[in-house]
Amino acid sequence: MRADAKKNYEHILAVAGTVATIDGAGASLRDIARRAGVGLGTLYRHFPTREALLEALLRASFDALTVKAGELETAHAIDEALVSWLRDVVACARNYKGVITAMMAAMEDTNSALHASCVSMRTAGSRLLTRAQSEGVARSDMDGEDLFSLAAALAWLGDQPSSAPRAEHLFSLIASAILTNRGSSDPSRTPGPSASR
Amino acid sequence: MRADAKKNYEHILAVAGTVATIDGAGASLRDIARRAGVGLGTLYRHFPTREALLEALLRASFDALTVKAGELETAHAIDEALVSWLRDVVACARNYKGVITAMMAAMEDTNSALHASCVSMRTAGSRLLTRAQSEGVARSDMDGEDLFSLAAALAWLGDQPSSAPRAEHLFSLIASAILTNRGSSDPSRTPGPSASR
DNA sequence: ACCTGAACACCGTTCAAGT
DNA sequence: ACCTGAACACCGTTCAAGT
Repeated sequence: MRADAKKNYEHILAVAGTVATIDGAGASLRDIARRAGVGLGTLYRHFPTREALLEALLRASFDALTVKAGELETAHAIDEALVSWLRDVVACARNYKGVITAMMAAMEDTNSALHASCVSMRTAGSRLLTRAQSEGVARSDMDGEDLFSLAAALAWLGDQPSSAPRAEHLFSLIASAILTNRGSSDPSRTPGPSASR
Repeated sequence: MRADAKKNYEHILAVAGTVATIDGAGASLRDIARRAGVGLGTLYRHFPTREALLEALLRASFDALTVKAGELETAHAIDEALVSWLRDVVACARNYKGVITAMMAAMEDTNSALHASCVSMRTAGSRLLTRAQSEGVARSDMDGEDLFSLAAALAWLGDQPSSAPRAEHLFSLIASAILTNRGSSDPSRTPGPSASR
């Protein structure tokens, strides 16, 4: 890439981040080009689709989440690891309002620039879930797709004015649906159905 | 209202229902007017905002849900009543793709034509939840706003291609987060923490 | 009273023309 | 190689002019 082109690329990306932080993932591309001081064609040359632009904006966060999932796989308390990762996914998706909808659409669209990132995130989460299930701390009747869907739902709720203030509480509600250890603080974390007797 | 105006009103509403069923709640108003064979101004005269049009399309369903909540309040099995009502709310919101987002926005916007309908639906649900809580079958750390938010999240998941096929399962996951009776089939439905011993 | 459609200010996307 | 911006086909919304 030529030096001037690279400079344009970086500058458009920076401006796009600023604008999308305010206007969300559906921000006007014309507006971004205008504020970046480039022609519309230049923006399209570097980012042929809106998804490509979003992917560039979020790549670093996506990678961090995938890496973190890998690290957490060997965590001592796998239930806490799972919840912590879920929280980070939700927080990441909330960087740009409405981006979670694009991510969900990308899951089914192999041509989307967001497809690979989203699928690998989901896969990383699946492994965490599987480990939690094998230790009996996560409910067994769900899979990685369900986990990602629940994270997406929470991110969406965080985008809605009427539920955003309660986002934390809604997170804990859904987290408790995923985790098996219903009792408050149970020192003996043993798998299997609850009843002892 | 003059007879010809009323005829226009009804016809626009019918066409809008058809178009919104296909294109969702964000369907082009121009397209609706075109297909209805009226001028754009006529559509705006009868429905000054998109929300007004959606409200007219959904009013009957909204009313039915509020009425049903009232009936269910005296139901024998209040837990089943709550879940049944929740299912109907989700199904209603799924009539038009994306309408749940408009409904969530309307909750905070007293000027929205959807505001009253949505608030009264939420209030009706709150009463069902409160009864379920007083019988110890619903978790006590949530309120009507949480309930509506969870219903909205489920409706949204139903709109997303990647989660729509699993909508039923996701519903049961979240329903089980709301209900207290975790054990499979427990004939003695008594409140309080699970462990017997 | 009610209806029409042009007008305005926006979009996303493409592509011939420039450097 | 890369950039520009006009052109095209769409929006939502308003409002003067018609019946």
